[in-house]
Amino acid sequence: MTAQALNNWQAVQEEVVRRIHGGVWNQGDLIPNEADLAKEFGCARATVNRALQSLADSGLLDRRRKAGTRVAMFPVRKATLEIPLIRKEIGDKGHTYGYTQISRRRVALPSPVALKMALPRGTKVLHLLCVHTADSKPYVIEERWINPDAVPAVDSVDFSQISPNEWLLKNVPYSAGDIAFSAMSADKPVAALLECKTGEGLFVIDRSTRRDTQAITSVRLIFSPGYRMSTTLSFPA
Amino acid sequence: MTAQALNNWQAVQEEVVRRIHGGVWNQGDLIPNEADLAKEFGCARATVNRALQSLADSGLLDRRRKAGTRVAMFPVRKATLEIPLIRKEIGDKGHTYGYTQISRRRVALPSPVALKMALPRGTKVLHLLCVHTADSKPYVIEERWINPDAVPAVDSVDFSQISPNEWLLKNVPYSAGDIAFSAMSADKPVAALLECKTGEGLFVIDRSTRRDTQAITSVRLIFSPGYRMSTTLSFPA
DNA sequence: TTTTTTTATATGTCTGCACATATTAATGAG
DNA sequence: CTCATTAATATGTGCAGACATATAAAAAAA
Repeated sequence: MTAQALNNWQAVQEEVVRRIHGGVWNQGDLIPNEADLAKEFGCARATVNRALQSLADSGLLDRRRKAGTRVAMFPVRKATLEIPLIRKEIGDKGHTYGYTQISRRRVALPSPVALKMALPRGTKVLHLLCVHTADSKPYVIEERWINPDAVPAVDSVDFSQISPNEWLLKNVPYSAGDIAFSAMSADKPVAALLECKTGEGLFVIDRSTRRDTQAITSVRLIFSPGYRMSTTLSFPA
Repeated sequence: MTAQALNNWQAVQEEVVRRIHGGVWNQGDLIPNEADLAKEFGCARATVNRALQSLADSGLLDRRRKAGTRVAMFPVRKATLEIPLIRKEIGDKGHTYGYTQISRRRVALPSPVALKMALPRGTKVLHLLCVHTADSKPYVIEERWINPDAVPAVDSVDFSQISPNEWLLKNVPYSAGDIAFSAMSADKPVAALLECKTGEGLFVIDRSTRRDTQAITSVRLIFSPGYRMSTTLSFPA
């Protein structure tokens, strides 16, 4: 039987992956150009383009104009993490969400945070410390710094009613930033807030966001022991 | 002056983002359909489609056939992490890479790992314990389980010369899987391997990979204190 | 009323063509 | 032989038009 035309981009993608799996094209190999593949598969070049572009996005192929498309030497695995609203994350797990503001102060920005926010050390910022709970048990500590120059409205917000996490997402929703994942050991004050033993290993997320180049906020989330953040490493079929 | 035609998809994307930023379209709002936007922007519908599809991918828009396109209620932030080869990660940081195999045994799969690999508890697998070093200092512990049914060749590989991390990536390169990030507290044996204090908070990555539905391998990476995994949270312009 | 069927509509994607752009390879000047 | 210039080429992206597909809403049947 003759080959059936691969006339949709997912089928083309699958065939390309099959050839790589099967060793027809090996790591580092140059594969035929789009026009030739289109002719072979019996579809338009745009269809091949879509398939290959998507494979390049997922790290399986390297493409460069004129140089052509080759199978990546080290296929970089990419994991996409969805960073949810804390209240939503807890609700989705079937727990009852709760929230407490621990403290709210105006402070001079300490050096390490100043660095992350790219603001002069000592800039006056709003500092908030809060705890989010799931079924009344501490879930995560939110330690937040907000640049009031970027968000003047914060001064009139009552963060004992709504968490900075949620208020900022609603009111300063579209921003870019950095995020880092790490671990720390629970010291006394943290252990007290999370109601765990000192010395427990805790999962930490540090995030800084900005609008254009203006720093908006920086936050450290310290999760209760046992927290896991998981996702899938999916490769195109 | 009249509006200049937005005749490339990035410009269209920027304009859409601008309108959301600017409050022209609010969270939850239905935006005009592709045909109308194309007419307004002076470009083809395909161009609008490309722009909107990409914004939907990044979580800013929700799209459904017939229902149309609306601004996401809670813009889900997505962070894409690139999971590099350990040797490459250490090299890229300017350190000298080193590697030691601590132990290699055939064992019956313990329950928690069996669960992650979706194999019967007690299945005979290859268990490896190794340490990767940067400038001779422990960088990460690799504790690995390999299903020999999926990768028969492992029996003849000398993992004192090449790490399972690297050998598997080269020899079983394209697979899907799960990945999870968490934290643990260094117990005695771990602290000894990483040359750190017991009780230190350590960053942990658990990963299981499979080909189709067949479990290939599961690994736990336990990083030295201070390790951070970072990336950017980027929103389209 | 409630359930099923039909219809209208917005997105999804393919085709064939054209031109833009990056970058390698060939060519020519010094 | 070396460096600058030019040509060739693979990918990147645009356009108009067509049909596919999911699905919300309207119409018809129970």
